[in-house]
Amino acid sequence: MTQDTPAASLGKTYEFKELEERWLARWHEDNCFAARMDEGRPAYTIVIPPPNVTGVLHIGHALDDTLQDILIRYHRMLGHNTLWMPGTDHAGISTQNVVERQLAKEGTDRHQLGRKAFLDRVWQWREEKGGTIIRQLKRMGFSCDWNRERFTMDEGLSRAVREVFVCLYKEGLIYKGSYIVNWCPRCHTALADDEVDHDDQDGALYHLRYPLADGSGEVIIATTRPETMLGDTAVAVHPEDERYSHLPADTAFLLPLTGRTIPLIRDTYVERDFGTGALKVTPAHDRNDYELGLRHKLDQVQIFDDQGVMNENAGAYQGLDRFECRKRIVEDLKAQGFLVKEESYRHAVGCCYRCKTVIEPYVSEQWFVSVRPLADKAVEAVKSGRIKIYPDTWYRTFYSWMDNIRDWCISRQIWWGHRIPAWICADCGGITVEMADPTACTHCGSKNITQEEDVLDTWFSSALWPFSTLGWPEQTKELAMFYPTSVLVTGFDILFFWVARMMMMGLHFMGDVPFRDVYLHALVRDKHGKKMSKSTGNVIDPLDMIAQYGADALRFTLAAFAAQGREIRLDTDRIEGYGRFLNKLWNAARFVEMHLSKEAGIKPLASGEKPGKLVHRWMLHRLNATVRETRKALDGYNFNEAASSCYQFVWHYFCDWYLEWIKKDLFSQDAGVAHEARATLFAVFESTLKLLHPIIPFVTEEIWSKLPGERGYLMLTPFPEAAPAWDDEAADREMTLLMEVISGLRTIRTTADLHPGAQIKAEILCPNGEKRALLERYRAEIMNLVKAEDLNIAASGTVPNDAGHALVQDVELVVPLSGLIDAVGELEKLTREEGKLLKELERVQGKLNNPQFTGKAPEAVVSKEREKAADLEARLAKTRESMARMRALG
RNA sequence: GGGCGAAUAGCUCAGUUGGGAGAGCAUCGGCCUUACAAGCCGAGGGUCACAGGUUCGAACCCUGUUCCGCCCACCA
Repeated sequence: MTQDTPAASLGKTYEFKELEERWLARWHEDNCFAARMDEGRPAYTIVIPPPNVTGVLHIGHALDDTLQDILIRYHRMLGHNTLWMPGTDHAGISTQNVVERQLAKEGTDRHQLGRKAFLDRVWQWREEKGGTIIRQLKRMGFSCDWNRERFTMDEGLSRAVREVFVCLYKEGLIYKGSYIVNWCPRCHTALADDEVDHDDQDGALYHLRYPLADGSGEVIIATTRPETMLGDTAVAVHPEDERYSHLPADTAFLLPLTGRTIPLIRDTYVERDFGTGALKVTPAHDRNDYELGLRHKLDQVQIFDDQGVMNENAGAYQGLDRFECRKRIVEDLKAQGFLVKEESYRHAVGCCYRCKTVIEPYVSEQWFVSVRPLADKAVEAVKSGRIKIYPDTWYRTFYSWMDNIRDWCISRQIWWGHRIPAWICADCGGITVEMADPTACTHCGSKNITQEEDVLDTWFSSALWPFSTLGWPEQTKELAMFYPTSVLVTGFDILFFWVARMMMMGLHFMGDVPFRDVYLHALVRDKHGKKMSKSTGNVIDPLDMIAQYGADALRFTLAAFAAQGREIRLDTDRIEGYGRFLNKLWNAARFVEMHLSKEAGIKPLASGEKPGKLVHRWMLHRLNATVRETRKALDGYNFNEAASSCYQFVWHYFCDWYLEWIKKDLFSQDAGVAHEARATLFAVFESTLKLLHPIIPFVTEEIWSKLPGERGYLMLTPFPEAAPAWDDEAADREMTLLMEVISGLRTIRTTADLHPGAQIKAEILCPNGEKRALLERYRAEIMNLVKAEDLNIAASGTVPNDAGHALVQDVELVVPLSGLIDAVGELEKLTREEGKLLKELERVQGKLNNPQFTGKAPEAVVSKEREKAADLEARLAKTRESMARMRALG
């Protein structure tokens, strides 16, 4: 694939919007993101955590998918058969809520519409809005194989859901039972334990009088939910609580307001230290009371309906909302003398994670998955290392959660979702579950069967995502090639909702892990560490950021922030800062392009070739180091290190030193010199673009396309490898000295307040012959880069009093500056310097005088300390000489 | 209550086998030096939360404390 338009040169300014949109279109037209399925290549697969089909892109997706795209682009360039599987989730409750809110605005509701019409409405909504998030993901440059986009409720995935449900049911791992569940009275549905948020709220603790039935006394009981007393079926105390040991086993209480009689039970579950040590037991509306009720065979008295409205068991309170009822109950208890006291009390209240309504524990018929056997397999897969978790701090959390896992409630009393494929017989009550829709009860043959109303928990279908999207239950070639997937990248917040369940389902149905690695990134917060929320007004909208700084700038920033195990405090200033980096890269590219275009047919230096000049050898050595660092970082999911390694290389090594240094060569009349500079520059810059491409695909692709020669797509070129021929430690050492000398001379200039354009005379005193020869060799470059019209290099010499002076390594830098020296200021600085040196020297000598140190520390460390001591002493001496000169001056 | 993480420059953060404290932004000074003022050249700035311990040597390992954040379980 080569370019179809002739290369025009790069524009003067970096116009990210235009070029990003242009490349997006090109990549899609040429199908660059399509999964490759060549023989003999390793596969690399990621399934996208499917966003809510009706959602919009938020910063969490931007981060999550940027990291995935970096990995996918990297492995595509490594030559793997990459597949990034995209898709969306039907997100049962939250999508249904959105549509229900719409209906409410229109003055109607789903019950008036009926199931069929309502579902049509949701599908219609999905048709209209379902493309939004996908378009936004594409705008970020995410290179999913978009032709394969799936939806958790499309035909194929629904078939996978049916298959899994039927199998698990037949294996006895799915059952229907009565249980106390978390009930959202607003969503009218059961919620799984992990769909309940616990928010601290201010409430009250009411102390109530429960009189003994025989009138011989009373027990005081504390509760935060007084209205539930209507459903009390016992009073519980600890069996060894001496305060209540006088009460006989058959003690009964008269339930206030109702006059019902309830028994006393004794159970070790009761905390003696809390409140009065006596507990009211409401088996139908409290999870622990439910267990207690089962143990003691208590009645379950349900006192409100599925909307939180008091029912017939609430007697006079029937028809009241649960909170209204609480008020009335408190008033009545008070009026009748049953309320002893009321104290304010802050405690955690369970709330629906979707709508924040206070949930109620509620006894109902629900469907469950017996997760224990499935969970054991998942734990085993992680323990054996078949699945690795990054960062590893999550292992412990994972195990403890899996150890305490309870059966998974998979039924939801909503309409939007996969309707449970179970048919109930009205005659015999039997349940029929088959792959094909049944027409008669399998137990009694009756035709009088109806399908279960409930739908499945959203996470049921997403648990199948790694294999359902590849065509399962068909044995497709995609399934054979791309399963197990390589890595699952997501926020730690859905480790249990989703990741753990994928493990269970994958292991059970595919007989293999769904992914080899799990990379859990932190959640994005604002720069102060607060959660982003609309109400706080601290939301950073990725779409705004793209508009302001471009997708590349946002991507680079997110990568730079993605250090493992830290929360990500995103600051828009940083996005702006990295936008400047892209501008820098752009301008460097213009410079490179300008010079490469001067030589027809220029080709980059081959990886086996070694240039003659020091600066080129040094640059290639640094490039090698950067290539190694970047690969290592990406291989270990250290995205921030990859980003900062490239940043440092481009800006500070490539631009600040290399380009400045080789300018003269690039303009040289000597064709050989100019050619070597161009060829090396070309090679280094090409590799740089490749290294950066996974992080910032747009701008690198644009620049790549404008370089000389046949240009295919950068995204399809091989990722750089370090070339052994280019390793050159000596060049690195030599260049370091030269750079330090140049910086030192520049510091003298600046300190003396010299105009940047002014030429100086300088002297370098260097006792070391080898170094002196080096400096001599690069005399012209030094003079050029420090703007010296005269440079004298000698083994030794005297330093005039009125000269600027600096010391780098064992090299003295001298710049005569008659009348320009601020002797007092310099002396102050030198005095500070002397103090630092003395302190450091004392520390180092202390070490060297310690036989423990010289005896135990590795030889390399000791000799390093010796060198350091010698160096410090020399610098101290030179500093004192300088001080003497300053004193002599003024 | 249990668990986890964090505390490093004014701000946001790096610092992965313990061996001379770093970046970006911000601040100060000087520059339109023909790739780049979205820039260049310099400068200043930190008792690495606190107290002990291990070690020849600690930002890093151990113990405790303080403060912050999160997760799990919840005390009715």
